Amino acid sequence: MNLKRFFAREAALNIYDIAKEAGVAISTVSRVLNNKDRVTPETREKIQAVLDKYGYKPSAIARGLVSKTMKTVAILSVDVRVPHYAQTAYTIEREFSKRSYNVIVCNTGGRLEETRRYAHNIAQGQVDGVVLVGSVFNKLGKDGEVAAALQGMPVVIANGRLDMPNAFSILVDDRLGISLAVNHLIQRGHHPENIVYVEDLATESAKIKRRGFLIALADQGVEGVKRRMFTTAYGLAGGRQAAEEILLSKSRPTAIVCGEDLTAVGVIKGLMATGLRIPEDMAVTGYNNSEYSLICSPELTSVDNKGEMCAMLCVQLLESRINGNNSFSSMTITPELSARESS
Amino acid sequence: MNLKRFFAREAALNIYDIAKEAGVAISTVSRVLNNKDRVTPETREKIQAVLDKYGYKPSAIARGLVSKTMKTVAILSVDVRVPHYAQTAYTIEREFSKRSYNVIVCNTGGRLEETRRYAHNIAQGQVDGVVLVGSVFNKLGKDGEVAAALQGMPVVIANGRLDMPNAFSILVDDRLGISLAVNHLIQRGHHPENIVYVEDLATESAKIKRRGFLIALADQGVEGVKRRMFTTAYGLAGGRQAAEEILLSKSRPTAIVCGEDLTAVGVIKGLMATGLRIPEDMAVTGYNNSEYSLICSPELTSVDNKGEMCAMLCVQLLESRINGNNSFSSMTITPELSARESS
DNA sequence: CTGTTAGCGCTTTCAT
DNA sequence: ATGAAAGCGCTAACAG
Repeated sequence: MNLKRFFAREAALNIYDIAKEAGVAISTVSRVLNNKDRVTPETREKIQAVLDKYGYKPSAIARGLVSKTMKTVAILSVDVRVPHYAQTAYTIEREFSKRSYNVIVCNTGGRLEETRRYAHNIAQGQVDGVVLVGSVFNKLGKDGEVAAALQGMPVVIANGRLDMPNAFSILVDDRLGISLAVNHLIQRGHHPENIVYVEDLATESAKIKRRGFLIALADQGVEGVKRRMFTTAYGLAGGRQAAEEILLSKSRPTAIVCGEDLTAVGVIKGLMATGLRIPEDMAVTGYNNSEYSLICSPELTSVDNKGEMCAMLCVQLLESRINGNNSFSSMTITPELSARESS
Repeated sequence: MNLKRFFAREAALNIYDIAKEAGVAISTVSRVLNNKDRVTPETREKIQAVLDKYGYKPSAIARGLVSKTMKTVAILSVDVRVPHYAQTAYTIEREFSKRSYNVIVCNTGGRLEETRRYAHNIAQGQVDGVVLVGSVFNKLGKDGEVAAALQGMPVVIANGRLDMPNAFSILVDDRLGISLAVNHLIQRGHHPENIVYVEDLATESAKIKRRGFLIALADQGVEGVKRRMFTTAYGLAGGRQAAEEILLSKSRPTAIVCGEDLTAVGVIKGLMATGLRIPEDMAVTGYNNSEYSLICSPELTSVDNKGEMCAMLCVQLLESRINGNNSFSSMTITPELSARESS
């Protein structure tokens, strides 16, 4: 055994090596390492000297085997290249880091297979909890395999619901969010009949926004609204295409409400390419209040769904559940409107 | 001991539980778990049945203690909210995920204290390797504490150099990148004397870009170039301010080369706010070829520093080093120019 | 082919 | 206050 170590090339030294060199038992070393129990100042110093001499770092894995936790959480996200998710992942990471947790990030692409793979991986017990970022996980989380893997550890889902005893939600009232945009446009003088909606994603949240649009208009006594719904692909190209379609439709609207900022920017670009002026000839609103809304020209009016606050609450909620504190539970965030040049 | 388990509330079951229920030894269970050695089809099935029955997942921590690896790598990044870093983190995560590694993400903010904290944390051995994303780590990696913590495990630095035997680089030729922008402008008819540079960040890479600008102009026989260098803060506001300063300077230039896309967008916005037309009255170029360059109006000409390729190479390099394969080593990427409306 | 046993590096009783 | 020893859950020799 000692021979084994002797011949091993530069094997990281362990608590036994430290104990031997300091002439004490490993339990004593462990004590000074963790500041537990009482240790004579002299012995402590003697051990600390050896610790410093070698820059010894206890193995987190061995500790984990005893404590049954690696102080790690995972973020199951769709794609951190999307600014809204990047922002969320950033906040979650920073907050958990402050609480001395490591954060594993997973980009599932919203695909079931990938979600399963990540979930299985996570289930092996290196992870103390998971936060699901994105309403896609509403559906993905209901998959049997995914649910089974996630079972037993605290799960928090940002903007979604999961029917598991260990899952909690931070919800955003997207229905209200869209109505904020609609009412803002009406206030700006747009007739409810002249407002259309552009839907891109197919997530649960997107459905809620769509419904929110219908309800907001219905509240204004507008009917046959479905004719005023356009569906396109997420992104600049999708937005451009939606703009084309809208301009070709029978009764040209005066305002366009979009479900996502990036698509809204595409709509604006498509509109401007035909010589239209924003907002004089056509008003456009986005959703998420992302950096995009400040970068495009004219700057985009957008619904602020408070991504950072959502992330902070997810962290608080998950952390309290990890620590067996059940006082903090699911809650809902109320969006606000950030009016800018495009409306 | 069994009593302990008996009284424990829903303790996750372990390999012993499976072995007992299947009526075999733990080593046999381990064998079917890892598809190692030969196991009689019958015993295998018998064990598999129990495995399935409980949805048993072996503890990654216990495995890690034996194998001395948690199959995890860390990304030390500045801030994943910055699209260029988000893109890099995304690619690294996806590629390592394919190779069945978990990826821990750290947002150091470019601060020394945070970098040290993350480095120490990582040094505990849960991590098989690290990739440093951003040229800030050129300086941060030279810090004694950071270097000591990272010592012993393979490190790859994207766009930087580190003087450690275990560190390897994927470099981007930023000097060339900037000269691409300068030469493009000259080709577009701008006199070298009328081109200025806007520097924002204070990283190693920023210095190289600055120098690249000086060299590119010197190649054209231009002197006293330092008068044509402007320094501002990174971001939209910084860009706007730089635009103001430039317009107030004695000899108004006809083209502005920026060290970062986002700042370039701010410059464009500042310019347009005074009624200037881009590119007719002033040409602007950015750097990174990020999504920003497509979102702003007019679309931004930008130097493509091939972030995705860089990330892919980082992964290949790090993975090969982790596996003790030393055939693959440091290398340099050549940027290209993506000409768009702003120039 | 399968079982027994010795670690992996640490924390935590339990003695002393 | 310190030491001895028993695990944590798993893999890998080594027997049989």
